[in-house]
Amino acid sequence: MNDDPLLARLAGLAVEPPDGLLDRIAARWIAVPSPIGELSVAWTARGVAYVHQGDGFSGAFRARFGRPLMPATRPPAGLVPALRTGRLSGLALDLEELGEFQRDVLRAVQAVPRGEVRPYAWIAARAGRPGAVRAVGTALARNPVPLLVPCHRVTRSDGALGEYVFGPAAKQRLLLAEGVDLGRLDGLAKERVFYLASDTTGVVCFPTCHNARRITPAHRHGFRTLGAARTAGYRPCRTCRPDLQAA
DNA sequence: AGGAGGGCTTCTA
DNA sequence: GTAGAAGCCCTCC
Repeated sequence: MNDDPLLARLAGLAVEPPDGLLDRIAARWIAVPSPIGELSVAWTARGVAYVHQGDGFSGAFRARFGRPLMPATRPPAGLVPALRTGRLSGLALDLEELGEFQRDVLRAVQAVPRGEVRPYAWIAARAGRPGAVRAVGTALARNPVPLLVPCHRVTRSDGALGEYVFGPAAKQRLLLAEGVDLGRLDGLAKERVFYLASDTTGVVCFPTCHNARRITPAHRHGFRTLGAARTAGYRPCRTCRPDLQAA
């Protein structure tokens, strides 16, 4: 037997690496509640890296990140509120694994406020690739951190909600939970109205822009295209920037 | 290495 | 209304 304390600690190190090292190599994970049910969330020292719904979490994580996963006893500070509200408020994300295009797209998506929606084409323009509309869809399909990067707020230009990583039903539930009036949006889309203008301010907005929601009915005018609104003398809202996606 | 094909779209006929 | 192709990025072969 050897009771030298130094040797005993060295032996311990051989079996179990110190916490700091392990945390740099491995990711932690935990199951947390969300508006669409329980989610599995993984994070590294840099921030939250992966949000997953349903079965196959650890397999999907390994396939994607190729690093070990260890259970945690509590979520990172602010994670649960961020999932509930769709606002990060300081919560860090680890998006290191992603390509530049995908990071640009996710950054553009962060600009869509809670309770509002924007078209895929708007995201493409904001990401600096106005023609990459289809590729934006692909990038969002691979969004590793849904809810935290609110890709559920990106909808089709024709008014349909479009697809979603966790399925269209989850997209709908999330938007309703944020207070988006989907019935009204649908009504507008049926009339081919995708922009709302106010003749008191002379400004034209996306229908879910908080500025558009305050237009009184008597002063509200709907337009199918931004060009039509401009011809009628309206200028694009500086908050929701409908001019970003189309000429 | 390089091309084909696919994906949360969108525009056109 | 809907089918088809354009279009861009990524993955895989």
